[in-house]
Amino acid sequence: MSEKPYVACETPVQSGRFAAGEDPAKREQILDGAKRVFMTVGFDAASMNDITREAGVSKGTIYVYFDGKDDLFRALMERERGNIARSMQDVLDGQTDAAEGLQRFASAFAAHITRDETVSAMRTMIGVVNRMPKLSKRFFNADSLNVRSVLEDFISRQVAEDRLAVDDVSMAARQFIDLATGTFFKLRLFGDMSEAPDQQEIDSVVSAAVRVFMAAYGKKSQ
Amino acid sequence: MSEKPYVACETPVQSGRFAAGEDPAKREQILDGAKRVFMTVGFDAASMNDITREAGVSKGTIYVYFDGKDDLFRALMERERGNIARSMQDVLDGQTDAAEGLQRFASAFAAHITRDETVSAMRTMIGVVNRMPKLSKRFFNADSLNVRSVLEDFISRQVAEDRLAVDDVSMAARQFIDLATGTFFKLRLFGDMSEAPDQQEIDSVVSAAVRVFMAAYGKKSQ
DNA sequence: ACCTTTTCGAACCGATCGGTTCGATTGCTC
DNA sequence: GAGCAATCGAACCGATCGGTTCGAAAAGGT
Repeated sequence: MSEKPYVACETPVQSGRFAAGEDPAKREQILDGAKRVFMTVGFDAASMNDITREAGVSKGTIYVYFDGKDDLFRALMERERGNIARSMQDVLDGQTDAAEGLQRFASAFAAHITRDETVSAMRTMIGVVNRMPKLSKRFFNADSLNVRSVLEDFISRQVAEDRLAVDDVSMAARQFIDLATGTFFKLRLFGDMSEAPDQQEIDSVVSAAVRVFMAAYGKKSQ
Repeated sequence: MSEKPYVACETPVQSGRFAAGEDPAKREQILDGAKRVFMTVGFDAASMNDITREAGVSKGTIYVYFDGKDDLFRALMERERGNIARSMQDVLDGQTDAAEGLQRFASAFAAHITRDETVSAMRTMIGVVNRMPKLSKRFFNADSLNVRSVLEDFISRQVAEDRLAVDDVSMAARQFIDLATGTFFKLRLFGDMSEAPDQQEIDSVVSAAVRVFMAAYGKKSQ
């Protein structure tokens, strides 16, 4: 334990060049390469050599920026953690009609979760759920819970304005999301549907879901 | 291509002992061990040495019965391929009331797909969906499609007997399954719900699903 | 008891893994 | 152009992987 020698300025002058392992651009570059590898072959089958090649960066450099494969994966998943909730909020903003709002919401959300990128990320996370339970919970909750709370707010507003008759808002929100997106979710996850569904396919399922939801929770007197 | 020589009896006399690699009991024993390993750590992380130890069988013997890791995994998944559809048929047999039939159906199906064993199998299959697309499709369809067709039959019967008003039976069946089981499916798969839900939890979600479904498709004049 | 055949068990193979090391190279600042 | 630090790149490490081999042991039929 040696005393730290006195220095006039603790933080070294960032004179153009970055300190080792602190160049944000290079960090992003590594994560981009790691993303392509992890998402296509999964955590186990992804080799650090593949990531090295894909990122166009020396192997040693990766270990300057990250502590190892696990740390790199963690950092990647933290970066990729969803921010879909905000855009779902935008979709619902200003929507007054319940049915139309639900339709737009589910359509956008279904399109999101069936994208190749999202599906790959979900598959990869499911593959490590036993090894990194906390990480996968965070990843799952980041999208799932936030998006659902956005929908809950919308439903609550509709109830307050007397356009919907819902007693258990949380349950209703869960029901609608499952109703509108559950099928695509499962089909895509298990590879039974190899490509993302087109908008027409989504809209057909979603509008059927809206009909059911409105039949159950819509105000009769409207 | 040599001609097969004439032999009096094509099938050799099974005189007590089995030919190498043809003892069904040993084959099962190997598959049981392989199942425990594959399901807990996934395909990649499962080592043949682990399986050897877990199955209580020599490594060489495994390679007498199976061509390798891939073949062993394939054989396991074929063996484990669901036969849940038949028991779901039993659940619905003799059910006349639509709501009660749906309740029983969903309750049993939700209990099945949230069992630790089922969840592990699904996670494992999702992990290899890129490498063995045909296998994972077969696995997914074995349960999913058959169970849904059982429900479709029930709904059709209800429609024929004028107890339900459904135009698109296939869509309605999908909707109900997603509505009643989608939440548990996702929560369990991503590890956000670490244990299988108890029957009370299931029934609460399922009966809410039945209410919504009946509101949408139930005959008003009843 | 003897023979046949399966199974065992342990060593071994080449390949690849995550991770480390270190001198050469690059690109920046002064 | 000199000096310096980050990066490169290639070799290297021990461990583990799937898979193979082979003599010893075990089990059953005759």
